Order: sequence, then structure tokens, then C-alpha cells
Amino acid sequence: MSATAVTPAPTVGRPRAFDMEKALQKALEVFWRKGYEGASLPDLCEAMGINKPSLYAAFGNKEQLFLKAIELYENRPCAFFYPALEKQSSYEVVQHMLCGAASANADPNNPPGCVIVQGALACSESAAFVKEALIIKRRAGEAALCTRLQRAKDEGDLPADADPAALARYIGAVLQGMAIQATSGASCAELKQVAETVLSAWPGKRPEPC
Amino acid sequence: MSATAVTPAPTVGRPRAFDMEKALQKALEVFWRKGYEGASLPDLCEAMGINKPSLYAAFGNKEQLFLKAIELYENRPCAFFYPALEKQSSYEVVQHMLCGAASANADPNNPPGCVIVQGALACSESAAFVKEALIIKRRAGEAALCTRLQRAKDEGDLPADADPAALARYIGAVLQGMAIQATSGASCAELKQVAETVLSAWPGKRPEPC
DNA sequence: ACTATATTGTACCGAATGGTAAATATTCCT
DNA sequence: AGGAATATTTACCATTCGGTACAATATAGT
Repeated sequence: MSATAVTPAPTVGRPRAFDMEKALQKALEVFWRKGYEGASLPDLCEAMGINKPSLYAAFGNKEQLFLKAIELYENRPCAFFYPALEKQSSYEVVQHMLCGAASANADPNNPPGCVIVQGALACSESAAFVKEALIIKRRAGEAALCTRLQRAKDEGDLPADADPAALARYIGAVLQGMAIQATSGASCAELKQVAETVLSAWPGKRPEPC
Repeated sequence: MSATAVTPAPTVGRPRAFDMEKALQKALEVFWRKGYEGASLPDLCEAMGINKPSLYAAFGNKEQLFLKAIELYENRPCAFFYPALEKQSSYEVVQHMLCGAASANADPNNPPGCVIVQGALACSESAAFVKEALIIKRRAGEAALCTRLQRAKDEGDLPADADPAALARYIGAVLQGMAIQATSGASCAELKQVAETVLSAWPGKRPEPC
């Protein structure tokens, strides 16, 4: 479950000269900026500070390295998403997702946008598996939000005529659109304006200012 | 201005054996599906039904071919966008943009999504120029919408506290998000639900049902 | 010190990439 | 009929791609 122990650390043999987690973080940065296919092995190796054989010994191949990097992405820069589902009201759920996305997508310490959106959107056949993996991750997030909004509807937090699936798809589209906006140069403040526009029209109850 | 006469048809010499417009359309299809970098020259040549030297003689190089293909895209599959600006009310403007995008992004006769979004989102340095060109096109559309919404505000069609720039960015994000949804497999009907969700909360006046 | 095990650096592999030289073929104009 | 001009085909170019063989090196356990 933890993303740290990617390979069980061996007790014998020459010890690894680099930190796998830090190297993975550097690889994520390259994939994030250039996409799966745009990131070459020399690109990755240079950023990770290792050679190709070390990369392959530690992570398998480019595809597996990418999937590990995505796992790290979900646990770190994108860590706002799933916890947001546990907020009390649907308004707060959506608020945390949109504001979290605004911060994460336009964080100046990271590449702009979202690697799950832009990592393998349109690519050659050789990247089909990776592309599909990202589609599944996007759909999974949307499905989880849909489930949460259905609960909100059951609880009376959303109106009786609300369509949880349509709302989840709508929020998913806005989140993905914010990622595109970020790669086009939008600032965090500009993305938060988008978030605020969505929230101002949200059909769910506002949290009580106690 | 016209996208047809890409090269002035010469009066002497061996005549071209293929239809440049049709070939460009095929090239667009490949770029649309695979992105700028994911589309290889053999991919393009096979789809266009010509050889590499013919491609280079007619279109310059891969980059120029891509830019020509984008131009064709804006005049055909994406032809709904700028005309939508001329609708009478901001509501109708946005309605036509969103519904047009739903139809175009999920048209079963074309690849899913929008080539201006997914053509070169994250890529290597060698595609930096193309990536930037698409960013500029996205921004241009948003700026045009912003101008139109400012006019709507001036005309009282949008409330006095409306922020045209923020609304344009919001609609831009939704449009781009719909493109991502389409590449993830969303149907036209599903995208229209997203459009309807946006329209149901639009701050502008509804057109009068006369 | 010696062996077993694992990582490192170098140097290499075949395949695919974008792009082109040169010869051949087809047309118009005189 | 004969150039002049353009398009097509084949074959090639250097570079880069993802991936690996192999020998040298560094550790743990005995």
C-alpha cells in the first residue's frame, strides 16, 4: 500500500547508491512536464541522477516507472482529492476538490496541470496501455464523487431532482479543464475564480457559518 | 484566408496525383487521434495515401502540416465556436458553444476530443513551438468569449456584478474538460448533460420563448 | 580472506524517428 | 518533337528511441 518500498530492500549485495523515492519524484516531474511519450530515457535518467541499467533494475521499464510515478502523484500532489469526499456537505466536498485542484495545478514548485490528465492524452499505439490506465484513474475519481453525491442526495443535502452522475461528470470536466487552463499558464488565483464560479451555483446546501 | 489553396496550383509540370484537402483531412484525423508527437510520418503517409517526399513537397514538414491541419480543424469540426459569439444573448452564445462542443467532441465520425486541447499538451522540447501555438489558440478563443461577455454585461444581459473574464475562463475550462471527458469515452448525450448543468446556472437572461 | 549477491558504468543493440538525394515519370509550352 | 517544370518512387541519411550484455565494484555473511 505504501509507495515507499517499491522493491523489497535486499540484505546482501552492493547497496543502492540513490534514494528510490527521490528518484521517483524526479521521474514524476519529467513525466508531468513532458508526458509519457515526450519523456525520453535520457531525460529521466538525467533528472533522476542514475543510469539506464539502474533505472531498469529498480523500476522495471519505462511503463512501470510511469505507473509508479502516478501512484506517487496520487499520494502527494494530488492527495487532496479522495479526502475531500469525507467532508460533511456536498458543497464542502466540491469546494475542497476545486480549491485543491487550483492550488495543485498551478503550484509554482511543480509543473503546471495534472499528470493524470496530460500524461498520455493522445499518443501512439505503444502508449495505449498507459493511456488506458489514466482513463481508468480519471473515471475512478468521478465514480467516487458520484457515489458521494448520491449519498448527499439521499441525505437531503442535494435537491430531490439532482442527478449525481451528471453533477459528478460536470465537476470532473471542470477539474480537468482547470488542468488544461494551468498548462496554458493560468495562475492559482485565476483557477480559484473558476472554482468560485462553480461553487456560487452549486445546488447543495451551504455549510452553516456557526 | 481560405484553407483550400494551400499552395498556388502550378500551371506547368506533372500534376499532383492526390487531393491536398482530402490528404490534409486524413492528416488531421491522425494528429487528432495520436497527437503531434504520437503521429509518425509513416502513420501520416499511410493515412494520406502518399509518400514522404510528396508530403514534404506539398506541406513543408511535419510541423507545418500540423498547423495546416489545425487550420482545417478550426474551419470544419470546430466551426461552431466563433459563430456562436454572434448569438443575441450570452445564454445563447454559451449554449451554442457547449452544445457544439458536445456534438463535435463525441462525434463518432471523428476521433474523440479536441485536437487543440490534446494535440500537444505535454510533449518534448522539440514540439515546444506546436504546444505554444495551441496554447495561443485556446487563449484566443477565451479572449473572444470574454469580449462578448463584456458586451453582454454592458447591455444588461449579464448582471452588473458579473466578471466577464472569470466567466470566460470558466466556460473555457468546461469546454476543455468536455474534450477530456470525450477522450475518456463520454458520449454526446453525457456531454450535453454537462452543458445543461452549466446552462441551468448561467447568470445571463434566458432568451424569450416567443 | 573468500564467496555470494546486487548495483554500477560503459558500451552496445535493433528498430524507429524526421528528413532528403537522386532518378524516373508526367504534364504544359514552344 | 523537345525542353522546362513539377510530382512520384526508391533508397538512403544521421539521430534518437527503449532496452540490455558485460565487466567492474561494493556490500554482508561466513
